[in-house]
Amino acid sequence: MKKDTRQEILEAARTLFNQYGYNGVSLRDIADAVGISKGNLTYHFSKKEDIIEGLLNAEKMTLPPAAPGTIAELDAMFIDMQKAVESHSYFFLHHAQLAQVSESIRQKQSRRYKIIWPHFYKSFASLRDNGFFRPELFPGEYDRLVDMLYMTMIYWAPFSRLQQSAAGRGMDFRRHIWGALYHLLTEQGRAELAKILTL
Amino acid sequence: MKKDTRQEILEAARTLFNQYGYNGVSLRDIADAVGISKGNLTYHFSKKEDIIEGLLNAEKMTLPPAAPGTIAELDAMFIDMQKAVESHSYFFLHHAQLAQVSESIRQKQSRRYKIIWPHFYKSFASLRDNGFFRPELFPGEYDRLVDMLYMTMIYWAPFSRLQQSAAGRGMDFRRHIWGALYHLLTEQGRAELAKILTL
DNA sequence: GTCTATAAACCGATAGAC
DNA sequence: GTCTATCGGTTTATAGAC
Repeated sequence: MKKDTRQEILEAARTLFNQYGYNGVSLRDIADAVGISKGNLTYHFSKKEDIIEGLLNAEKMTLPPAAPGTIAELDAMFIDMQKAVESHSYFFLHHAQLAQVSESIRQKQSRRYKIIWPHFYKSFASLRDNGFFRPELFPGEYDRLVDMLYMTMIYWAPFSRLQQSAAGRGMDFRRHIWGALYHLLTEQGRAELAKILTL
Repeated sequence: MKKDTRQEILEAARTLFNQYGYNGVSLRDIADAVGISKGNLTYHFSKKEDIIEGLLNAEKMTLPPAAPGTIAELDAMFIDMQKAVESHSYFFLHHAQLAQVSESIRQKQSRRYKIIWPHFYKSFASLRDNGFFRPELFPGEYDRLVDMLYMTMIYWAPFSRLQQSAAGRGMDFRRHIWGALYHLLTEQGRAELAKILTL
């Protein structure tokens, strides 16, 4: 088994960034976590910025091949997204902080939005065509709701912390988002949702 | 005219934090912006953390005395909120980052949530009683929608930047939020909204 | 590839003169 | 109140031996 130091560095960095944010982690922290010297670290990544770039490049965006067309499929996508957000919270939790690190990172964030947004939108249209979602009440309603969904996805982690410390109990991402989208569901859609989730 | 150095420091710090975030601004940056020495700065604020605390304490939370009971009143509250987000973007743009600075700040954020949340909730109930909002589709629907509203409020700033750079155009906070709440409106509510805003 | 050593800069915070 | 000077620590990044 070959030790891939570069990979170990990326993994350790991801864990640390998840917890403390980009600015809160030093190169020494990362080197210590991997168990290598600081000099060795900069042999693999000459600049700190390169580490987070490498992290973002290594991460493959896992999107279902086709936009979800049933309630269960969309729900499965929510579950996947929640997992992705948890394991890559460095990216989501410190979204604004990260955007300032470099122009390249800011562009990656925008690109992600550009890719995921239409996927959600197509899913909404598909669910409507399949009779699970009601039509738009006005032109552009789906646009707002997809934005709302994306926003909930990326900021759920810090928000739920706020919620938890204030109200004493946290709300589950999945239940929250289905609750906020419930008005979109037709009778048929509600029946499907009831099979997999009780609000 | 008496120079209030303490006040000048707070203003300069607010401007810098707005732009670069708490971690991205050093005491030297602030001192230079005010035109005083670093030593003088720490005479007024012995720790960096004290500066942001002073900033948060100076800001008075402007809430209407009674929860909005009409569409126009709620809309006015949205406009106020949008202004607050713009002028205190240091707080909103780096909301998640700020929570990690100190326990005291995290508590302030939670307290704000605890105060504003019921205000929104009462407003929703009042608008329902007045015939502008439809009743809940299931118990707890208003809870989710108020959370969605609060989330939009605090994370609108970073999200709209993402949107802007990705889609080339920014969406107005007020139009976004009314679009996402449109399904709540009764016929009467829609007529009221049409008087002040076209979606 | 990995290490030690260190440069060069910056950080927050303090001491003390005026 | 405001300043200069500086401490002690940390940061990113580089140089060079092995």
